[in-house]
Amino acid sequence: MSSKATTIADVAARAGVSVPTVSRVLTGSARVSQAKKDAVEAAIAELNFRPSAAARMLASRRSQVIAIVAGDTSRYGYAETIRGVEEAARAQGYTVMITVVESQDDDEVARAISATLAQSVAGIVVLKFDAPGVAVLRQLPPDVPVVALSGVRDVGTPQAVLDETRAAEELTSFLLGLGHATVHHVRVPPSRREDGRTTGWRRALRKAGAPVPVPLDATWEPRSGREIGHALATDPSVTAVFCGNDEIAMGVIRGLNDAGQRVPEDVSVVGFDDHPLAELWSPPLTTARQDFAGLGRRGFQLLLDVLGGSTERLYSSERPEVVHRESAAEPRPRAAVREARSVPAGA
Amino acid sequence: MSSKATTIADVAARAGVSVPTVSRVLTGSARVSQAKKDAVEAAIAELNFRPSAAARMLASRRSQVIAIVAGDTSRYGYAETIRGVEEAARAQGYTVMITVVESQDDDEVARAISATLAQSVAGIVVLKFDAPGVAVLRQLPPDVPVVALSGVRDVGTPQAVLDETRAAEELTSFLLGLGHATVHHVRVPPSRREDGRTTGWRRALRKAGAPVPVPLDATWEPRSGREIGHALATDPSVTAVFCGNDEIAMGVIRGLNDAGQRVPEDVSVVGFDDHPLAELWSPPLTTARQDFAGLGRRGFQLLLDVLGGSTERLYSSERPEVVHRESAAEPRPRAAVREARSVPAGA
DNA sequence: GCGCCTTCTGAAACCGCTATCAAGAATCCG
DNA sequence: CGGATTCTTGATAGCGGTTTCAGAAGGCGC
Repeated sequence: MSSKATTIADVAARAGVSVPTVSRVLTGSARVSQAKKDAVEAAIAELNFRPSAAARMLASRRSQVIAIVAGDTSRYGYAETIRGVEEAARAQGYTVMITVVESQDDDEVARAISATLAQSVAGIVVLKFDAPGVAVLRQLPPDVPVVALSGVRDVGTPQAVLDETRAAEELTSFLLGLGHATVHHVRVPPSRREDGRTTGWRRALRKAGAPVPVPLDATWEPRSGREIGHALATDPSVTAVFCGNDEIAMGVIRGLNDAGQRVPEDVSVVGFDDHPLAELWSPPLTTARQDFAGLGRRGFQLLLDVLGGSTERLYSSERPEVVHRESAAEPRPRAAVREARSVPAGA
Repeated sequence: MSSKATTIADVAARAGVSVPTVSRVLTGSARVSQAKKDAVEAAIAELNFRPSAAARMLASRRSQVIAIVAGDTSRYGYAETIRGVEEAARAQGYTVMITVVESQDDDEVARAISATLAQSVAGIVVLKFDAPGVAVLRQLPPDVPVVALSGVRDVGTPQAVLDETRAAEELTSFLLGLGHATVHHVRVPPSRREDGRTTGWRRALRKAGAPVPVPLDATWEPRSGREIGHALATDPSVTAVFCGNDEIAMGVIRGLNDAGQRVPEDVSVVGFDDHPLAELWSPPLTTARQDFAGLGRRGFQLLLDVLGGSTERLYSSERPEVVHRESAAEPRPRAAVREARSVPAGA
C-alpha cells in the first residue's frame, strides 16, 4: 500500500547498481563505496522509495515492531503508560502495535496472543495492571521476549514496577499517624486475588494494630465511588478512607458531600495516582504520585535489554511519592463528631 | 519471533497435503475437500501454527493492519477515540498500529508518514484534532486509504466528525438565553486557525448581537485553566465562560473559586466533552457530550467502506448533545453583583 | 462408453528484501 | 614484481506465505 510500487529493484536500476548493494546502503550492513552510496541515496530520494517492512522482516527475521498488550487503553494509568512506552519506542525507531485483551477468558487471551505473535513482533510489553494482563503473561510462549509492567513484583518475567504496596502502606500509615483509629479502603478491580494497594493498606493497619475493615469494591467508573461515598457516610466509624485511585476518591468525596459530610473536616479521603485533576479538586487530593509514563519508558528500556540478550536480573522498581494536599486531616474529637452530626448538612 | 519455527510447510507435511492446500484452508480462498480440510485443521492445532503476517502481507499485497495517526494518545478525547477505533478494528479482525506525530514540523510529519507507510498498512485513521494531524493529512500520498476524524468538516478526505461547531453554538446560545450579556471563551490549542468550538461560540454571539470578547488561550493542562480563572475573576464583565473542554473548565472554576467567586452564583462556566468527572465536579458541569469512542467506531467503519472501494460520499457526522447540569445559571442582577463583590472572599 | 465440464490439488513462480558466497578489483608486503 | 590480503560487488538462494496454472479425478449427458 506504499505510495507507489517502487521496489528496491527500481532503485537499483536507477542507481546503476545491484539489488544487494541497495540493501547494503539501506541497512548499513556492509561497506559500499561512497560513489555508489551517493547514487543509491539519490535514487531513493528521487523515487521516494520506502522499503517494505514486511519484506524486511521476512528476509531478516528481525522486526522493528513491538506490541503493547493491555486490558484497556483509555483509562488514565493505562493511557499514560502506553504513552511512555510509545515515546521510548519511537525514540529508538520502533513502531508500536496495540492489542487489547478484553477478559481473562481463555479464548480471548489466546486470540490476543495469536494476533500479537502473528505480527512477528520483536517483543511485547504487557500491562499487568489487571486480570487479563496477568492471564496473557501466563499463557505467552516462554521464548517470546516480554516485559511486564505493573504495581507488584512477580517472579519470572523481566519487569518494571511502580511499588504501590509500599506507597499504599505509607499513605495508610500517614492517615493513622494523623490520629484516625482505622482507615477504610475502597478498591478498584484487582489484577489478582489482592492488589498491591490493598496489601499495603492491610499491612499498615496490621503494623499499627488497627482494626481492618472489609474493603469495599468500586468499578473503574468514578461514579461508582459516589455510591460508595453515600454508604460510607452512614457509618460513623468511618473517619478516613483510602481509595484505589484518584477518580474513585473523587467519586467518594462527592458521595460523602451529597450526604452532608465534609472532607477533610468530617472524613479524610486519599486517592492514588496523582491524576492531573487531583490538585484541582476541592479539596485537593492527598495521594501517591505514580509516574506511569516513566514506567512505560523504563519498560521499553528493559525490553531493549532483553532483546539485546542481557542476562542480568531485569527488573526496575520505583516507589510512588506521597503527595500531601488537603483532603486528609486529623479526625475531629469524638464529641465534636456527635455534635457535627446533629447539625443539618450544609454545603 | 513466533513460538516455534513452525511454517506452513510443516503443517502441510503433517497433514499429508501440499503447501497451497494449507494456504487455501487458511484463507478460504478456494474449496478444499472436507477430509483434507479436517486434516489441515488438525495439524494446525497440533503444531500450534500461526501464519506469519509479514509473509502473508508480502505475498498477497493485502494487510490486516490499520494505523492510527495521532498527535497524542493519552488525553481524554484522543484516548477514547483510539479505544473506539481499536474496538471496531478488533471486531473485524484488524490489528492496530499507533503512530504519534509530535509536531507539525515537516520532518516530523514525514517521519510519521514514513513509519506508518513502511508497515504496509491497509489504511490509516488520522485524528485531525490538532495541527500535527492536519499536517499529516495534507502530506499523505493521495492513493492511501485514509479517514479523518475530527470536530469540523473538511473537504476531500472521507471523514467522521463530531460537529462541535453546532454544539458550541448551542451551548453559547443557551448561556445567552439565561440572560448573560456575553460569554467569554477559553480555548484549547486549536487544530487550525480556528477551532470549531470557537467558531460556534463566535457565531452564537454574532447572531445574538452580543459583544465578542477576545478568546483566552489555555494549554491542554487543566492547571492552565486555573490561572485563567484567576485572571477572569478580576474582570467584573465576566459572568459566563465557555471553555474548550471540561478539564479546562474545571481548572477555570478552581481558579475562580481561589479568587472568591462562586460558580454558578457569580459566574457560570460550561465545558465541552462530558468528561467522566464532569458530573462529579462541584458544581456538576454543564457541557456538550462528545461520543469519542463512537467517533472512532464510525471512523473505522468508514475506512472499511473506503477499502471496500465504496464510491459514495464517505462522511458521517454526529452532533454532541448538550448536557444541562449545575455550573450554568442566570446572572445575578447588576446590583447584587456590586454587593457581592464588596464582600470579602470566602471559601 | 466417450467427450466435456466441474472440482480438487500440487508444482512452480513470485512478493520485496536480506544473507551468503564467490569473483573481481584494489591494496599491501617482502 | 608476484602472491596474499582486504574491499566491493553481484548472483543466487531463500524468508513464509499466496497465486497462477495445468493436470488429475469425479460427475454428467447422450
